[in-house]
Amino acid sequence: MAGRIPWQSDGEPPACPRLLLHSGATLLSQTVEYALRAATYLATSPDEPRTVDQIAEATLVPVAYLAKVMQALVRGGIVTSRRGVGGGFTLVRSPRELRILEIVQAVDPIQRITTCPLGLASHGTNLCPLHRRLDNALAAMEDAFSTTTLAEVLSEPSSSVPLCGFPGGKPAKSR
Amino acid sequence: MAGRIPWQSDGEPPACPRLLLHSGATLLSQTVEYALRAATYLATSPDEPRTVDQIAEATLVPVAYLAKVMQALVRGGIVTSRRGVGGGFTLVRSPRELRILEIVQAVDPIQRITTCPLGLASHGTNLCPLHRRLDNALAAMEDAFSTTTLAEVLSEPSSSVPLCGFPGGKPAKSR
DNA sequence: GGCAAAGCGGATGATAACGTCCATTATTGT
DNA sequence: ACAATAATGGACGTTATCATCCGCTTTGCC
Repeated sequence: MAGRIPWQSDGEPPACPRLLLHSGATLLSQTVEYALRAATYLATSPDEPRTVDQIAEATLVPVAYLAKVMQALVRGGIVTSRRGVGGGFTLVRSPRELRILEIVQAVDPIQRITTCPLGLASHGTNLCPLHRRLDNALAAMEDAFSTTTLAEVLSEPSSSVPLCGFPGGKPAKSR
Repeated sequence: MAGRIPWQSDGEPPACPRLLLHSGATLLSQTVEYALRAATYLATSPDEPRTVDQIAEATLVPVAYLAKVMQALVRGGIVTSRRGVGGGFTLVRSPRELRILEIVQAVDPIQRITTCPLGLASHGTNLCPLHRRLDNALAAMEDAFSTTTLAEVLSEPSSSVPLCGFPGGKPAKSR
């Protein structure tokens, strides 16, 4: 009964095997997308572990690659893994305490610009105005991610966002 | 006398031929970095055109690749180009009217998430909570870039940021 | 017209990101 | 002990990004 994620109805699996998030820009890496989907899915069943196959099926992420991403999450201390029958991945902390920034940092860390990227030692701790602006933008991104927990993502607190349900009422019919 | 950019002293050229902005994360693409440096440099001499070689030398960007980036800026309507002797690139609009977001969009557009990346038609115009958060972060980034003009980058209005000068006094000695 | 300066465009190569495959190891159940 | 399950790690293949090179065209100057 667990395993209901916001972007998925528990009816039939939708028919989009492969997908492409950003056609032109690279702002959010594919890997981050995958990690966030996986974590969101795991948050729906914090108690029992989920296998890579289960996660992949639910999140529409290529299985083999997801395995790599999950290992990154393990190394990052986001999830624990258990092998063998009944094994799988489980979130280490409760979704309420897990900020999505932590997931991002585990798989593809946002590197703030602390030093001049041109390598000029003379700049010391001071950034050029340009790179200060860029770093500000990174900070805004960090902030947007650090102020949101997985639990908040799961059940949208503000009721104005209809949780990706079906406004009309009908789930996506496959014909 | 134009050609002074915030991160460079007009003394000797610093000895960092190649550089690497982000070792782990891909948030800002290299191409965007290059484009912003070039635009910042061009803003120091809005009147007369600058050649690729001049820009490359000043911004420490690989010449051959910079040529490609400049072409993207031309196509994006950010700069104009003139061939032949005395030719080069010039900003189309004044630095005061040029938001750095426009430069970003010209070379590597930030694509907002307007539709469910999983391709579920059922979601319609509503985003899942997760992707709504991600899009919010993108919006924050966009906003950070759209509220800054090139002119503001060039001469930092707030005097607290010392414009990448040398605090101690000495430029980077090469030994 | 001829020559040099400079951008333009296509072809090619290097490196990292993305993705797959398979053997190995750990765990559970019989 | 044996077999089935599931994560782990390494090798490999594919694709996009970053980067270089070279021939072509346009422009200005003599």
